[in-house]
Amino acid sequence: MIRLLADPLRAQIVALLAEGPACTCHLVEDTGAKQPNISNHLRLLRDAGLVVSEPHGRFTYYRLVPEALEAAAGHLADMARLARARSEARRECP
Amino acid sequence: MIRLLADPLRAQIVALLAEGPACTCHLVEDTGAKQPNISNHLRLLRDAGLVVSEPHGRFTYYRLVPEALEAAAGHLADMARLARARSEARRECP
DNA sequence: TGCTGATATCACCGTCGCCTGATGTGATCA
DNA sequence: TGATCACATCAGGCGACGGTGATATCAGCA
Repeated sequence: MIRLLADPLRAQIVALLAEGPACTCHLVEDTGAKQPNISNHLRLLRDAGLVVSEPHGRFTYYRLVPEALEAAAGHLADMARLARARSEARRECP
Repeated sequence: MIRLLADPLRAQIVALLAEGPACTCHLVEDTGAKQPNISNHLRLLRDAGLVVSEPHGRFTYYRLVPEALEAAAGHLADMARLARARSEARRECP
């Protein structure tokens, strides 16, 4: 799921959605990317559960799912903690 | 920097290093990947400051930098917090 | 100092993912 | 109900990145 944040455009979309729910047209305007491109990225983000879509008439609003980001953050924090704890557990070469 | 964790092999290397410092031969053995491949990934991780290398004679030990992971985790957590706070700040379509 | 082993670097190739133009779908409005 | 708008989907081209074999570098050791 962190994999999805690798793409710069997708990361920008997530950052924009963090400021509040927005619809596709907002994201197209803010990023300068073409609409099909944004739609494709939103589809991937939705499939991964990072965002949810809320149809409002002709518009489709997208909302970030904080729990997904928190889960990823927790995973990284866990690894950091583990690395600190095992900092001196160097494996020996044969 | 999160971008680096997108690659599965690189993510595996980071996870292995979280269990304690290890040298290239350990990572080659544990991942099953070829040695030049591992070396390339380690180079990228080192350039990004995610790991540091500690030459020990013929061997080169790699150690995870917890601060780097914590910074990434903090970034994600910040966005999650922001998303919660702005959850109802929906932008209006023109 | 010549040899061996561990690691780094290089060049090349294949492939995967991103971007784009065209088109389809559904909802709103005249 | 036909037109228009917002959005989704599709198919194709293209570039970037990962994997691999060959080779270079360097440390330890006989």
